[in-house]
Order: sequence, then structure tokens, then C-alpha cells
Amino acid sequence: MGTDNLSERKQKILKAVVDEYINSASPISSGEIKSKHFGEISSATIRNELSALEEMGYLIQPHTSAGRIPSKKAYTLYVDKFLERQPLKKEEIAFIENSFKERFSEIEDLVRKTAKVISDVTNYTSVIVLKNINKVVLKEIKLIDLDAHNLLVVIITDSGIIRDKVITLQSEIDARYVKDANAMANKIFAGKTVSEVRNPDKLIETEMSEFRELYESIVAILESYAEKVDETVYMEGQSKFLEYPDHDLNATKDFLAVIDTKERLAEVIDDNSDIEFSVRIGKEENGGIEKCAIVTAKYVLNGKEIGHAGVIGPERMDYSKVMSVLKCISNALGEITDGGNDDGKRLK
Amino acid sequence: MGTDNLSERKQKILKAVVDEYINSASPISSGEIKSKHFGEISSATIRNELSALEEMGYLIQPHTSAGRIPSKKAYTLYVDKFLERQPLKKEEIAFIENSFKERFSEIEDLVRKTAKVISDVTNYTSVIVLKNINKVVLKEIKLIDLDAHNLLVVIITDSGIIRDKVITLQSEIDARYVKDANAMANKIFAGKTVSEVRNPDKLIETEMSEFRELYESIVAILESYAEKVDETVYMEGQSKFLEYPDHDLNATKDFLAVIDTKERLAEVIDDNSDIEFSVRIGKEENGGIEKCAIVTAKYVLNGKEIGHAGVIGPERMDYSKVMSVLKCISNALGEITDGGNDDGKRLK
DNA sequence: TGTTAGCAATCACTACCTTTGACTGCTAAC
DNA sequence: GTTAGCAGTCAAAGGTAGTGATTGCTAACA
Repeated sequence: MGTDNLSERKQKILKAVVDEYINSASPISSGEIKSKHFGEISSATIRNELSALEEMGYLIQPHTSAGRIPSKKAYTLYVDKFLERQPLKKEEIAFIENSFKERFSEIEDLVRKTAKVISDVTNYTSVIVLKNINKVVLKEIKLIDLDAHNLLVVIITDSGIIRDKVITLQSEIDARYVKDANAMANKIFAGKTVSEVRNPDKLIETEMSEFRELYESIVAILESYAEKVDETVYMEGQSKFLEYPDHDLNATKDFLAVIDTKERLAEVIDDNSDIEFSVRIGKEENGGIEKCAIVTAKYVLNGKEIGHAGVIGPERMDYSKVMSVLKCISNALGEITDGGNDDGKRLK
Repeated sequence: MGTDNLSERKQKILKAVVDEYINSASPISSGEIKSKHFGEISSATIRNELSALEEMGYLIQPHTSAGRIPSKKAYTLYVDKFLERQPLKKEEIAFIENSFKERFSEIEDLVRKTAKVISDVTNYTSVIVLKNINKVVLKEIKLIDLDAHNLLVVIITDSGIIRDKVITLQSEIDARYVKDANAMANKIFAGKTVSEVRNPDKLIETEMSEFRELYESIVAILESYAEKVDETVYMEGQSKFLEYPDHDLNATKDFLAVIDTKERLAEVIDDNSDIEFSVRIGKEENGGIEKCAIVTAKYVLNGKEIGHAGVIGPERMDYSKVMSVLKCISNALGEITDGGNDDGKRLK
């Protein structure tokens, strides 16, 4: 999808319409564009251009005597070509950096904080989806005996995420069993991804035979985490969704329906593309929410991509600011996790 | 707050108005009451009674030529005096019982499921708030060494809730240290409530001196859990909120604002009263949500009250059904946790 | 050929009016 | 204390007219 060979002037006018519409949320007239962007040419000329842009599918006229509003196509072009990375205000940068000054002992707290900061600075609803556990590498498995038949299994991944679950075994558990099982489990699981573990080779099968019951329980835990992403979705600022006039009752209904089932939300946010920012505009691309756009970036910690972070807002959202905020947070996170000893540009 | 000595007939009429309004959501006229509830007396007589009830503060007339709608006072009276426990449909009971047939290895899963079932059967948004950890009794503390300076602290309460957190210590950790610390920690913490631990007596202080750093870390964890109830709030069916015409944009805004900060939500749900069902009607009592009511019941597992469960819905909600559902779920939960060997009436 | 001014046409929006129908409150009779 | 009857009230719905913003078109202009 190129620029359709839009003339310099058409591009400038189109950009003006989108800019103005992002500000005002109401249709933009030819006169408005003239007075705010083009002192030189007349509104009639601009009208001609607008008419042409409409024919090309970039603009929409709600009714004959109204101004124009951008179409999805216009937003897409705008994000692709016209967006100038507008710098954040000093206070905003300071706020973000201060927010991550404190020490976080667990990733979960840090993620929560990140979501809060994104929402606070952008004033949109923020969402962070941690990567499906299928793709992460297991670092260690700890077994702790609770009583004669119950074990607490603690799963630690290489990116520091910790999950635990109690399992109940038929066989009696003693200290010796736990010790042996622990050693065995780590031999089998450590360094593997979850999906590798889920489809074990024959070798593992035989090695683990002594602890078959335990082995199957652990795999079951991993399976269940792999299936329900429920616990890896973080949201902040849900109520901000209603601060935008674009979001009427219908849009809100769609919105609530999506955030209601976190699985759906995770699907929407967690795309597989490898680009810096993913911008999805329009109902078809955002899980069915009317007049909404979703901007996400990779969420990188300790040099590892652990998920995606972004915002849900109106189509006419301040894309530039959102991207700047995500970028700035990415830098701040880089500094935390590396102790500031690299350029911090981890979220690419 | 009594019945204000309402005559038999006034009570009957008032109940009719509330019943009808719960069904139709639009003002109830004298004629409607006559045709549906009182073949014998004329609409004029009913009008007289309605007028009296209005003067007493039970009814509200949106405008002169409209029917009446119940006031908060009427709903309260209705819930207190008129509510007949209407039995659930067979399918509903079967659905609830089936939902809890499966085995839940962790409380968290069971709570989530409970929330889902409440929301599905009542068709309102459900909320479950687990009790503030301050009030629960610690059963055991497990320390697991991750590496030379990091310990995983697992806290197990008597109701089976498990929480864990990684702490970083200055001093070097070896197997011996962990073993001793473990023994000491359990001596100190086991059997106490969190609030007792937060205000330790001198004896504990001296006993723990050898592990001061560790001790302080554990207390800090407990403190932080006690302060942020964030992780103990479960919701289901948020989108159902919009299915009721009473809930317009404003109410939705209030609603989102409340559920946005889970602390606020917890405050609203988790009352300290000791009654079977808590019904809060009206903005003043429900955290500021317009035209909403909140019905909650104690959430009891293994004979212990671990929190509150309930629904958020319109003022004109089907109180009877909600209460029946909560009761039925309570029974089903009792059967799970006791293996069915008592009358199961645990949620009182 | 591209640009412009001018002008009629379009249409949402608002205000205002009328009609309709659903109630009520009151009164007088039972 | 109850009822029928009737005038009064008011929201909701529908219609009309006026206003203002904005466009598309045309004809003149550079």
C-alpha cells in the first residue's frame, strides 16, 4: 500500500486533515485547513484537492455539507509516512524515569508499574501481554514438599518469571524422594522451552520413568499455563476509555467484551510480527472494537523479549505521543535492567 | 428502619410496583397494577395508595403524568421484608453443581471458577474479593534458595492460599543458613495472623536477631500484601454491565472507575458485617456507581471465611435470584470441600 | 492548465409548534 | 372508604421553518 503517488500538496493537505481531526474530533472544512495551514492558496483549491482525496478513498464526508474526516486508509498512511516523532515534554520524561528508579524484586511488579506509567502518561488504556509460556526457556524447577502427598512446584524461566502450583501425588513423598525428583526434573526440564517439553523425545521418557507421576503432573502444569494466558495480561486505566467522545455505548460494549475475556485480549495484542511498532486501526484489525486503534511495541527486559505492551485508544489517537512514550519507557527499562551500561535501546 | 406501619394493602401495592419495575424498567401506572395484581379494587383507589406511598418516600414520580418508580427506601424494604426466596430452575442448579464437580488443585482456580459461574447464572458482573491477608492465619513459611543472594519465600495460609516472592539478601546464603532460617521462620510466624506478626513482641525480636535481615524482608512482604489487595480481586462478566438499560454512559463511567482501581473495588465489596447477605443499594453505598446495587455473601471454603463474593447490577436487579444463586453455589462449594459429609450450608 | 471568486444547493442542527397518549389528581356520587 | 368520570399535565413523537456551515460547480482569470 503506497502513497498512490499523491502530489506533495495532496499529502500536505491530507496530513493537515488528520492532524486537525486528531485535535478536534469533528469534520474538517476546507476553510479550516486554509486558515491554519495554507495562507497561500484559496479554500476553493483545497476543496478540489479534498474532493480528489475523497475519491481516492482517503477521506470520508459524513454528509454533503460537512467537512471531511480521515478514513482508515488515511490513518494508515499517516502512521506510515507522515508521523514525525514528536519529543515528549521534559516533565513527562522525568516522570517516566522516576517511575522506574525504585527497585523491583519481581517482574510482576515491574510489569504492573509499566502498565500504570503507560496509561498515566498517554491517558489511554494500557495493556501488557506477557509472552505465551510456550516460547520461554525454563531455567529451573524447584520442588518443595508441603506434606506427605502434596508438592509445591516452582517454575522459574530465564526471563525471571516465576510460576507455582501445588500438585497432589498418589505416592508417599519423603525428603529423599524430593531430592531425587528435584535433580531429575532439572536434568530434564532446565534449558528447554515449554513446547519442547510438551513433545518429549524417547530419551526423556525413559529417564523420567521412575518419576512418571510427577513428570506428568509437571507437564500438565506447563500445558495448563500454555493454554490459559489468563494470568499474563495486565491492564491499567480502563476508565480512560470513556474519556474520548468517539467511544460511545457501542464501542464501550465492544471494548468490555474484549477485555472481559483476557484470552481474546491476548490474541489481539500479542501479534507475531517482528516490527518495532505494530499499529492496528479499525474494527477488522483490533478484535472488533468500533473506531479504535491499538498500538503495541515489544516488551523487552534483560535483553529478552517477554511480551508486548501498548495502548487501546480512539482511531484518532495521538500516535506520535504514544510511540514516544513507549520508546521512552523502553529506554528507562533498559537502564534498569542493564544498570545503565549500554545505550538502552532494547525495545526495537 | 421499620415498615412505617404500612397497611397490608400498601405493602402489597408497593411490592407490586417493585416487582413490575424489576421486570419492565419503566414507571408503573395504577392501571398496570390493577390489571396484574388487583382485580378487585379500582385504579383510583390504587392511585390514592400510590400517592400516599409517594408522600412516605417509597415511590418517585418522574413527572406528573408518569407512573411511579421505587425509591431506594422501597428497594431496601423490599429486600428486607418482601423478598421470597424463589427457587432456581433445575437446569440452573444442575449447571452450578456440575461446574464444581471437577477437582481444583488450587484455591485460585476455584475462586476464578466461582466468579465465572456466578456471572453466568445471574447474568450480572460478579466480583470476589479474598480477605485481606492481615486477618488470615499463617500456616507455614518455606524458604527456597535460588542462588547465593536470592531466596524464594513461599507463604502458606491456613485456608490454603499461597503467595510467593523473591527476596535478595546481602549476606551469603548456603544450605545450612536456609535450613536454620526455615526452622526459625516457622517458629516465629506459624500460627500467627499477619497483623500479629506486624506488631511483634519483644520475645520475637530477640529470637529472630540472628536472621534480622531475613526477618525484616519477610515482614516487608507481608506488609506489602496487606497493603495492596490488588491480587485478591476476581471479576467476571464485565461486559454484562452494559446489558441493562439503566446503565448509561455515566453509570458505565462510574463502573469503570471503580473496577479500574481494584483497591476501591475491594473496599466496596469487602464489608465487615457479619450478616448472611449484604445488599447495598444506591450511589452512597456502592462506591459511587449511579443506579447500581451490590449484593454480596460470605465466601466460605473448608469452613473458613476467606472473603466475599457477589454481583454488581442495576438497582432493580433480580435480588431473589442472585441470593438463590449465591446460596446454591455455597452449598455446592460445601460439598466439594467437605466431601459432601455435612449439610453443606457453609455460606451463612 | 491550474487557480480563484462567487453563488446556489445541501443538510445537520436547533428551536418551536402541535398532536397524541398515558397518566394522575380531584371531585362528586355511591 | 371506594369508585367513576373528567380535566389537567407532560413526555415523546412528528412536522416545519430558519440558520449556518460547507460543499460543488461554473465561469473568469493568470
